[in-house]
Formats: sequence, structure tokens, C-alpha cells
Amino acid sequence: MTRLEIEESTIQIIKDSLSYFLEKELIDEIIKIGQLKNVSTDELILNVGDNMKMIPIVLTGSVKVSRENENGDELLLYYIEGGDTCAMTLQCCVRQSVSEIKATAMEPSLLLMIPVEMMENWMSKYKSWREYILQSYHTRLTELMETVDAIAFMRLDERLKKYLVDQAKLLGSLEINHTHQQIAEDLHSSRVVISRLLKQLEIKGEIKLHRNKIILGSI
DNA sequence: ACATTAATTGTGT
DNA sequence: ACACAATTAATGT
Repeated sequence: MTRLEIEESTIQIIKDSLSYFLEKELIDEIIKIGQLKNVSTDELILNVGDNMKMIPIVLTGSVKVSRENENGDELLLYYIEGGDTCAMTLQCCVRQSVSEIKATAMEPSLLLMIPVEMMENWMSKYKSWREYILQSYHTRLTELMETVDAIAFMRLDERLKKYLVDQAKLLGSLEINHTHQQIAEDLHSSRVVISRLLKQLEIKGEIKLHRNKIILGSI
């Protein structure tokens, strides 16, 4: 983990990603208080059971949020993209200060860590912040329902396709650099099953398989 | 360039 | 689901 002094170029990034919906005074406070954190691909940002004193706002890059049970079984919940934060996390945090979820960087990303107290503080102080949080809450909930739908109603092969397309969109590339094992973990399935389904997709000509890499055609 | 090894992927039961 | 085979990438000689 790298902690940086906030300098001009980064201030610009913060402004670029937040000033559209947050008022100026708030941005100034954010710049003063927030701590920058650079994370690399697959770096664990927040683990289940972590004591949360800080909540990240994703400035650039993307983060995946998943649930994990005591056996280490995972399930992907939703993604957070640049400019967004996870208001759900904020709630968990206020209530019990121990994380129920796990957050992992999907690509090299720049995070802005904000202490929980500040987040609460700003709720009453800034209207734009309330709206930002509320909006974020809404987005998360919508995405969460989408994954619930997927789990409940879609067959695994459809879910896998959706997963691949989502990843491609999010990372802005038709190449997905994951092992079958990692995908299986995200979808809470087993490696063999994923391998077989992927093979089927390859036979149908929708994707190309390589080691550690999947190339999407047009699905 | 070749051999060895570890990790990832493929397949039959 | 498990076990094993096959393939690939990485590393040393």
C-alpha cells in the first residue's frame, strides 16, 4: 500500500471524477482529509471481518465486491467503477464497524480513503453528499437485484456469458485475464464446470480460450 | 536449445 | 465431484 501526498495531478483527478455532482467546498474538504491509496490488480482492499474506519471512493479503475462465508466460498455481488463509492459499506460500517463483505481491485486503481466519521459528518453538512450517497445506494441495490435475478433465474451458462460481457465492459477490453478457477469463485461454482461451459462457448465460436486469458468474440 | 517443474485446463467415470 | 491426462508457461542448465 502506498500513501501519497496529494499533489496537483491527483487533485485534478479528484475534481474530474467528483466535481460534477459534489459542491466545491466539499471537494476541498475531501482533498484535505482523504488519503490516497494505489492498489494493483487483485489486491485485497477490504476483507470480511475487517474493522472499517475508512471507506474508499474509487477514483480510477474498478473494484469488485463479494460476499464470503466461513469456508472461503465466494459470491460476487457487484462492481464499483470510477467516481463511485459503496454506500452499503457505509451503512454496515456505522452499525457494526466490521465488514460483511470483501473488496478486491479488478485492475490497477486509485482509491480515496475517507474516515467513516467524516462521511457521517458530511451527511448533515452537504446536500450534494446526501444525494451522492443516496444515489450510490440506489445503484448498488439495483445491481444487487440484478445479480439476485441472475442467480435465481438464469442457468449457469447464461450467467457465465453475462459475467464475461460485464467484465469486458468494465475493463474495456475483449480480453479477460482470469483463470477458470477465479471465474468459478466469482460465480460460486466449481472450476470443472466453468471449464466445460467455456469449452462449449469456444466450440460455438463465441470465445477463444488461452491460458489465463479468454478472448470474446461477439456474444 | 532442451529438460524440469508448476500451474492451468481438459475429460472420462 | 474426483482423479488423472494433457497442455502451457516459466525457469534453470
